[in-house]
Amino acid sequence: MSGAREKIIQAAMELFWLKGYNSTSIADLLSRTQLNSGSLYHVFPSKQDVLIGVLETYRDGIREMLLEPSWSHVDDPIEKIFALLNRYRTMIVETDCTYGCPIGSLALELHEPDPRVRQLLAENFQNWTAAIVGCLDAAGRRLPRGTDKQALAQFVLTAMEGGVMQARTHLDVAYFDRAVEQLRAHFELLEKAAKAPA
Amino acid sequence: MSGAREKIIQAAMELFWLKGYNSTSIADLLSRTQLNSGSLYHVFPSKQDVLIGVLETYRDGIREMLLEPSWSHVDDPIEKIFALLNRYRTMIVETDCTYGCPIGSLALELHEPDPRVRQLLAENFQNWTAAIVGCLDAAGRRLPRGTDKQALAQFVLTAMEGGVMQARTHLDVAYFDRAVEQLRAHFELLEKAAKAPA
DNA sequence: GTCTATAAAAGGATAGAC
DNA sequence: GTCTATCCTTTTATAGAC
Repeated sequence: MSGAREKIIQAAMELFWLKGYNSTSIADLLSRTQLNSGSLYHVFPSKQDVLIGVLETYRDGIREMLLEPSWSHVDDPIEKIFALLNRYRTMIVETDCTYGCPIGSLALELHEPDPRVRQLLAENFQNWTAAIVGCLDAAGRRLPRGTDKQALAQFVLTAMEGGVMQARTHLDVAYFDRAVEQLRAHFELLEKAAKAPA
Repeated sequence: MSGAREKIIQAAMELFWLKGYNSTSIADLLSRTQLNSGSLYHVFPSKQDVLIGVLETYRDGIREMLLEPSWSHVDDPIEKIFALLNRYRTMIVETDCTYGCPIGSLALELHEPDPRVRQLLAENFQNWTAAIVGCLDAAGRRLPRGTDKQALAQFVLTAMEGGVMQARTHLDVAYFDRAVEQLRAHFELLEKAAKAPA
């Protein structure tokens, strides 16, 4: 039984998020976990293998770590979308606007990723937008017929990532809020269009 | 006269964009410019000073490097917005979907930036959205009265950054195209709403 | 599986001659 | 302003005992 693996993944999730992948050293991971290099390299042959483990953990834990906490008190499918965005808002505020989406930041930091790494980043985005597509499906006729739900779900992710990026850069959550506000307006125009077809 | 400065800035703009800031070494810059370390450190006391020079160059060159090339054959103010986005599309395609916005990538890569660096990133975004606000102003009554043009311009940047991030991650420009398509739909709904007020 | 010690390389930066 | 040589630290990773 190797609690070492879990310790390292936990520490790496936090440090990659706080400092980025390149700026997190193996020594940082050892220091935080109180492990020795022998233990780490016994479980993860290279630093990149730690990254892969982290991305797999995010991918497999999206429901438990992200969706369920966001939706515990929300039933309306469209409000679920905005509840998810609100969870990001909370994280932005709690980090004094230094928050970055762990996946999005890695997606831009890693410039020549190993194919497995790139694939895992894509799977993370895919799972995120799939959850939104589920909400859009549940919204049924509140959206116009023929709405491209996949594209709209990707647009929700786009708004989140763009909003996070700007809030972080300007150190002002209002930039995130305005992105959500614009997305909200987009949804309201869609719901209006669904009621009164041309 | 120190052509060294320009050489280094040029090389750094390209390498920071291709590899990121942390993954670009001083040795990389020296190798590409065929300069010696003495010359570089004479002009830039530290690597971060190179970064600052790069960000100032982007900031001061947005018109010449980005806007004018995008708008040379476009007059309609709203089409200017989509012409700018189309320029990003071209860069995505030309780089086989590995393109990342130089500013956005740095904004997420640098986790504890020096205040001057963070400020320069913000000024770059600010200049970008200011250009969009100019288009929105020129569009006049095609947009509903009371439209928050600053917020809408930030949303255009949001769509670009989010679209770029996803196209890069999935290695598929269609993700960018769908983000632009959704933004286009948003603008069309706005123009429609401007014609037929409630 | 975990320990300590250390290799081997790359990184940012400096010194002092020219 | 530019040259060469080099210092010092950090970094990833390995070796071999336990």
